[in-house]
Amino acid sequence: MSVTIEDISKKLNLSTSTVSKALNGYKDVSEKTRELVRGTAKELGYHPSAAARNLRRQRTDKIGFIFNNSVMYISDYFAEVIVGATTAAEAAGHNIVLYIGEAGSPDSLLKLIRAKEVDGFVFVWNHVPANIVEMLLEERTPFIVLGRRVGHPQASWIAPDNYNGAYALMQHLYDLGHRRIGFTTRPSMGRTNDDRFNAYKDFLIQNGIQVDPDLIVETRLEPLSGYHAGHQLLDLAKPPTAIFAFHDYVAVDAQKAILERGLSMPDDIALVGFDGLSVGRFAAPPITTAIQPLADIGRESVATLLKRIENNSLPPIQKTLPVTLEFRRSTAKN
Amino acid sequence: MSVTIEDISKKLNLSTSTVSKALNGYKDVSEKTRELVRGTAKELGYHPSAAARNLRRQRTDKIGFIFNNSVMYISDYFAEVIVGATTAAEAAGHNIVLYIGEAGSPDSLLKLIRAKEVDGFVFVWNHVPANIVEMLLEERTPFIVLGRRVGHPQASWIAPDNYNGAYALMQHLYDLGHRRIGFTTRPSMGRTNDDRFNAYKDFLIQNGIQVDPDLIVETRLEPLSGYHAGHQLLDLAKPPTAIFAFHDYVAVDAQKAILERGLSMPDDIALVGFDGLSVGRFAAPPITTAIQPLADIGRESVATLLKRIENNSLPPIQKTLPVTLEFRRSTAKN
DNA sequence: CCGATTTACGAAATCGATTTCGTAAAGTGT
DNA sequence: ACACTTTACGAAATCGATTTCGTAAATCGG
Repeated sequence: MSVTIEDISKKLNLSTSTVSKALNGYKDVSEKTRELVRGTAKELGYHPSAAARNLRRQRTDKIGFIFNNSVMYISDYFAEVIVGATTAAEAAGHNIVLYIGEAGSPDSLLKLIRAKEVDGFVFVWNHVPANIVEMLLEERTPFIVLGRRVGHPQASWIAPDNYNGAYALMQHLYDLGHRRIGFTTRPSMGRTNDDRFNAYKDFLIQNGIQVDPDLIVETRLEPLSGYHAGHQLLDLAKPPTAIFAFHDYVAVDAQKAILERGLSMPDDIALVGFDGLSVGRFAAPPITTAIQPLADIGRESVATLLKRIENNSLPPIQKTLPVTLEFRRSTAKN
Repeated sequence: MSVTIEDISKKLNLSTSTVSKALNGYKDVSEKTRELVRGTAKELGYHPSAAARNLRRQRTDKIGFIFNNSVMYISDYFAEVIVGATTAAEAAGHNIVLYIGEAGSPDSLLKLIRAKEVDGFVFVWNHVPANIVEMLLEERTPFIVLGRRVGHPQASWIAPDNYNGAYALMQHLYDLGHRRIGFTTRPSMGRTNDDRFNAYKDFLIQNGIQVDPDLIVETRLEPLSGYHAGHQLLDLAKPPTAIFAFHDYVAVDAQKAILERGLSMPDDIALVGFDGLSVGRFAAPPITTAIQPLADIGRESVATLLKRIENNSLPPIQKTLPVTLEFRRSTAKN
């Protein structure tokens, strides 16, 4: 029904080849006919069919974002990343296709790849298993992992500097005089947790403080997990004077436990989170954190992926983006 | 490079027609060959090319989500809606394509429509102008507006029940004894604000309370807007005993102003927000709100849109979803 | 003015699937 | 055994663009 390239060619007594070339700015079309074609194209309200060009060009000008369900739990994270990513993509004439549920298994992923619905993939997963990475490499699919480091040397990723961010937060607490610092960790999967946790341990050791297993409690990505962890730490015979929460949601939860016991921050106990999500900013008192440059990470992953789509034999890119500490009233007044 | 339908047909000495029919379960293929074809398809790792079927079928099995930039400001909102929507879409074999920046103008929207990159659109805009609605109807593009009522009788939309939600919140405040209630509004665009504001005014009038213009202050969708509004209300000669914030972000901001003055909630002043975003839940004290069923709204819009894609001459669907009041400590203890 | 190059265009193949239509072969009823 | 319906498959058109290759006409150089 809609107007095609043939309609234009018929109206002007030209071949479809010439019309196509005129529209795409090929040089073997005279200036006059180019203008003519473009004029009538506009006049007729012509817009190229995406499916047809996709089929012929073997490109879709779309990139796929594959999210983990558990990542979706952190809505701030998701939204900021997506805004950065979409901005970058649209600026380059690309659009973003979202995959959340189904795309987790190798099978369905393979289906996605082979269907060539998109030119490349951005993975926003807590952890990208080695077999998936192998498969992607074997299929020669352009892809990049966002927000996590990946072990495989051929995989590209862009991630925040979790280690140094966590180290700097520890330094901050240390400078404020804290020596007994609790840490809420996660069941060790992925490097995000490891990086932050290693920074915690390294800092302590490098400053002559012994790592006390009692001060390390495990949480999950569940609503009240940080709350229980907070109570667990405060129940200790020698409770910590500061708590380093694995991320801001956990911190906000832990804060509930702290306040519930009538303790005040930062006098009775200090608290830091990680990621820079809005919950921590709006908490009372606001919680010191290391802010991930989420929009930048989104933007950069898209930009990098686009380069790989242009040239698939580029060497892998593995990039760490610095985080920004924001000191708030959960650790120091004013 | 990848394996096509022709590879299968050659290997089995069948025509591509038969292969295609076998794969798509047509009845004019014998049971035996169907199994044979499907077997070798799996064996060869065949997956249909999206571009090719899109072109032929004139469908993409994708739906476009068009977001306003200002909607993106509310990340919780965005994330929850998208999760609900994507779940529903993927369950029906569809995927979601995101459009944020560029798609705002009629021109670029027309381009999107004509390109047929997607089978239909979900608009998540504060306000969908009449000329856009007219254009969409004229182009016979399946579409639905999410989260806002739309004036045009032919437009489909799914929105929360802002009016009754706001009315119920007013009732709640009234039952707690509040008679001077402040309201933070927005520059009147879109019906969301109007609905909540009208409920506010209607409730007051219906309960014999005069609407005091001093108690109504305007905010914008900007970081500290609610904070200023809060101070403005508290600066009044006769300040309100309760504040109804247009939405939770504004409420959290206003809470800053309240706490800054040493006032305590709910004793000195009560506060309610709207939408049920996580900031309000994590605030201290947590803020009473009307929770929008965001995931449901996302799900329902996709489900409705899919029906319209199936049958484009369905009558428009205009549906209001109830909101749920959640009473928290910003209005009453315990 | 003549051979060589450039310019401007068209014919046809192609991308990979779906779908219509036609037709042998097999099955059915009487 | 004969007309008739089913069954199972293939040929070919089609979706709408891009791109390669070929060629007539125009231009150029000396």
